[in-house]
Amino acid sequence: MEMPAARKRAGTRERLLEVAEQAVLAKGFASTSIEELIAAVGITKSGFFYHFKDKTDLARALMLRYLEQDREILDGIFRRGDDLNADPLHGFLVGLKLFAEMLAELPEAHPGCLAASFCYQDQLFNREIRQLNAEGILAWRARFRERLETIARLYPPRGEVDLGAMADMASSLVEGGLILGRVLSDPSILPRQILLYRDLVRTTFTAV
Amino acid sequence: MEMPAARKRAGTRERLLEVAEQAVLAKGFASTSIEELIAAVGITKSGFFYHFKDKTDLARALMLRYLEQDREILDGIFRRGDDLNADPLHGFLVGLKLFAEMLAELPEAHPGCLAASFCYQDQLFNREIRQLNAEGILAWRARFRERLETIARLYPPRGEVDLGAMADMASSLVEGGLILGRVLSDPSILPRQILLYRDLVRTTFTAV
DNA sequence: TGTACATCAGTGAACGCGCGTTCACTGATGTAC
DNA sequence: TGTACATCAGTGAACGCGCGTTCACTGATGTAC
Repeated sequence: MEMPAARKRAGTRERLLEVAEQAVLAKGFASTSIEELIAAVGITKSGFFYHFKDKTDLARALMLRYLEQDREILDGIFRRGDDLNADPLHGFLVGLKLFAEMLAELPEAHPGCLAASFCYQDQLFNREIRQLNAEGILAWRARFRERLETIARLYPPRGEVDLGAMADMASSLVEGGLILGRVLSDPSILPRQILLYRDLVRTTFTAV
Repeated sequence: MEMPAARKRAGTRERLLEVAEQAVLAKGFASTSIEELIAAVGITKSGFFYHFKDKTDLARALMLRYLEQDREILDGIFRRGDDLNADPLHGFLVGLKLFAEMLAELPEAHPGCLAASFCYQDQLFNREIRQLNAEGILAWRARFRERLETIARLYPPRGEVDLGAMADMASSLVEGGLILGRVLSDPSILPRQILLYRDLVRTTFTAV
């Protein structure tokens, strides 16, 4: 089962990032030592510094990777929701359902979010990294808000609704649900939070 | 403005905990050095080890202090809500309003939650501390759930409602709202999340 | 097709610094008789 | 009221270990001619 040298080499940087992300979510960035990463991946310390100029560079790469993956996965899910249903409200509701189902089937026992981990250690990072994190959150606010506004034009809600807060609520519930799920070791919490959000969206925009 | 020696001594342990909590919320537990705590408080390193047997002991004390303070503050708020209104639904709604108002007026620029910080570094801590954290979350689930069930008996909701998830949602939104507020440096996010939760509770239990 | 050079993906050894922890000791206050 | 002892809240010096970083070097692969 020896991997050919070329194949082995190819993904070293990516494997470092993967191992690092898991470690950071479990122990935090400061306690994630370069030593343990290279041990897991099977290179020497100098090999690490070939791929990353210093530890801050690793943090930046982790953040970028996280933003990209996150965006890709969620975009895929909500686009599928739209494809399955032309109506913006029902497309979004389908997307939320798919999202909850995906979360319920995650293989990881205690999934986490790098944005949350970094935000509770943000003094360790420079402005660039904190800025990337903020942009990631703002991007989701904008995407959800746009959906909600489109929906609100078709289904004007009774009374005033704070669509900005409602857009943020999706992110809030993901972050909060992840924390509760971790602390209580209960992976069912997050999907149920999403389904409750889905109910909120449905009843907000449809008369009963 | 010299403090008398007796007065100065009295609160050393408490001052260590206060400084430590702020540092932990900003940088994480591992990066919070004993050295910086004693510098802030004005004792020597050995003085620290008089108050705490080791760094783990500090973590335990922080967790206990956090649980106690949290419970005291929130219990006070929701009890005031009940006192202002005999009806359980409207008492809870008043309590949520008061809670949102308190959060909006917090002096701290970027408040955080120790439970969240610890959960994203939980491999640093032993079973006892993780257990304390879980018990804290479970206590809030139980308290909110009890309220919601009392309300549901008086105001039976249309359709099925996952009261467990709805109880957790309060904690989720606090945790999530804190994270968004920190990452975006916007202290208005969390109170608005709570007010949206309040709307959800109101419309869930009252016919429109 | 063979040779020269460049790039890629690392190795190996050494470094200094900060951190948590230990240990023997101490001055001020409290308590027993 | 005075003395003996105990406890409280620390001091000061030393320790070893792990960590991030640097530096000179290297073998395998790719490219130019």
